Amino acid sequence: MTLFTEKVIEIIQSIPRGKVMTYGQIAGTAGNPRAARQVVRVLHAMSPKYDLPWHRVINAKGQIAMKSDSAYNEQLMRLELEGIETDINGNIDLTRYRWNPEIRYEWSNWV
DNA sequence: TGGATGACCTTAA
DNA sequence: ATTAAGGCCATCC
Repeated sequence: MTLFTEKVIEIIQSIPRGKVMTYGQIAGTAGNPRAARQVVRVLHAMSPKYDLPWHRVINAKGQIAMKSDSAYNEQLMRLELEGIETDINGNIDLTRYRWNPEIRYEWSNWV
């Protein structure tokens, strides 16, 4: 377990209900803006172990990035249960649902 | 065009 | 065999 992973896990767990974060945002908050892929990795491989709200993590386009349709629909459903509005294509209004964590390690690329 | 983004794949312990 | 860390470039806007 490395520091990045711990940070990523911590950040993901800090996402409140009804809010979402993007991969790049999490990676940047964790201190490595280039490690977006690793966020993906952590999500995919460690979510069940660390009880991470993986469904609150989406890509920067405001969409669910799931590969499989079944998991996609599941995530979509969970997001709706949390009160996050999604359109027919699964687009989420990041402007309203993006979560800004208090803990910013380094980040200078968000609006 | 250029820049940001990424739900993987591979290697190490 | 399983679990965790790390990466660099193709893709989309």
